[in-house]
Amino acid sequence: MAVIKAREAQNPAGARHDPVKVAVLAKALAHPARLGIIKMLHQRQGCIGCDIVDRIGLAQSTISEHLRILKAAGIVTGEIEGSRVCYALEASALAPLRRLLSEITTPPPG
Amino acid sequence: MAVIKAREAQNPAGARHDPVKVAVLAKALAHPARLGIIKMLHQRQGCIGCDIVDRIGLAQSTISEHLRILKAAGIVTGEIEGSRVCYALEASALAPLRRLLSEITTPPPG
DNA sequence: ATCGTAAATCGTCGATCTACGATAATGAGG
DNA sequence: CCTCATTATCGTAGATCGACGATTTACGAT
Repeated sequence: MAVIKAREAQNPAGARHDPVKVAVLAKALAHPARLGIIKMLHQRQGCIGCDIVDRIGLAQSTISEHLRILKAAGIVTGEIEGSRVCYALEASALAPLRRLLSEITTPPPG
Repeated sequence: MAVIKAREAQNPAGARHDPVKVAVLAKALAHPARLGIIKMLHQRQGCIGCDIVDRIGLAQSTISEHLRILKAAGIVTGEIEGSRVCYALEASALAPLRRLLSEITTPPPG
């Protein structure tokens, strides 16, 4: 909580977005398979197991790697449930990217 | 089948979002230098010359390559003006990506 | 015609990405 | 215990990326 406030304090008016953070988010979205995973997690909100492997149609190790990338970007969370993992979408993590898009689609600062 | 038809009615293109197209857009944003270019084009709306090279601080050939990627994604346009090129932001090209973000940040359908 | 500037393209290098199969690691169930 | 199912990790191969310098192309100015 205090961390968030501190970060916002760092970003009062002129500090803008962290380009690296936004780039990481964008890169996480920059693959059709990962977009498919994200959509799947959005539709079937809550938990998903290895159904992703069946649905996407890539090798299990490949899906695992894509999930790792999504988790590293904070877009997806994985909660262990016995011998399986429940993945969920963390849409709020995309806020910086969404903020950038809003900014560049509104008229310049004037 | 009826479900699919209803879905297509919402989105004449067939697939709701073309994952490949969205991935291309995201990939174009997935680099700090390109984000810097985009922001620069947003601020100084209208035309920009080789100032980008000076501002971003990378080699001219590198900037040219980044601009090529942005143009290929449709995010930036380049209009020849004598011996220089006037680059401009084409923010509307980002619509598919913005649509995806809106979709996955609203509650799932149903 | 020559020079200088702006931009694109080429060739190359190392780094990263993507995908796969094989191999662990972990837990459920017999 | 052993076996199966589910994930993660390792190793590898090919593709793509990112950066640079050098070169080429195009235009304006001298």
